[in-house]
Amino acid sequence: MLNTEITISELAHLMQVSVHQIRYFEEKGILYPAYTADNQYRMYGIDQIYRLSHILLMRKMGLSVQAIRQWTNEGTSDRMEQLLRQSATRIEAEMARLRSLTEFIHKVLEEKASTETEASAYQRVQREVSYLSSWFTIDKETKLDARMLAQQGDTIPELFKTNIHYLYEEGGPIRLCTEARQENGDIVLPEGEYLVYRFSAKGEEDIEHHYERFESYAERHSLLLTGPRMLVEKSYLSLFSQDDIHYEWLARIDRTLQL
DNA sequence: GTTCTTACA
DNA sequence: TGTAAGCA
Repeated sequence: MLNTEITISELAHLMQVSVHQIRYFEEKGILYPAYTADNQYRMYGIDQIYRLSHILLMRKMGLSVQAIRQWTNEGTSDRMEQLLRQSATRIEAEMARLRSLTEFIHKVLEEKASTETEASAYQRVQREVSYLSSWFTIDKETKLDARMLAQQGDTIPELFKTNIHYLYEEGGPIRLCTEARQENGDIVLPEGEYLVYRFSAKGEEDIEHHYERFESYAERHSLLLTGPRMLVEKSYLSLFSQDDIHYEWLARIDRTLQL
């Protein structure tokens, strides 16, 4: 019987891969046809089918085409074991990355949901101790612009997932901070009860206006605020609207005045 | 009609 | 990795 071998498209169909990919494997030196016919067609036999199965399995398990070629040239079973372990480690790291990414998405969604269920924009909340990392300070009269951020030297790759805090310290300039873990934070927000006022605004005037409401709310409810007043830019709530920016005014409640 | 090579996004 | 052109 003539023609026990099959053409590239038959092999591709059989193995559920593209013709292109089979030629690619050849170019990379890991799969060659049984022979080339007179018309220059690549012809593949049973050995190539098994070989391609192995290649596809190794690719699925995360081995690069280059690693497959190198192992084919000079590979031991120990080496293959090592390659597979490395691959599993890489994949587990990727799973962890994806896990934390979905957790972050859920955190954003929860934050959105919680703002929508809150009856009042004002909340008294008990907070654990938390830490901020100073970024730089800015004069009260100066407006924040792109150049100032660029000139700070440090990059903030995770600017989008951290809430920027503007600390208004008594008499001093405004201090911009990012949320930090204890070890790299230089500002401690002590545990205690805080007054939180959520609002959204488009411009500076709005923010000041809301600050006045924040202070007058505290006064009306006989709350004595202490420590810096903090403006928190809720960066991921702002994801949900085109041109509003979501903020919180935040300050620690020292004590409640007796009437 | 199918495959081959080469080039390109 | 897919797509396309020009050939055999």
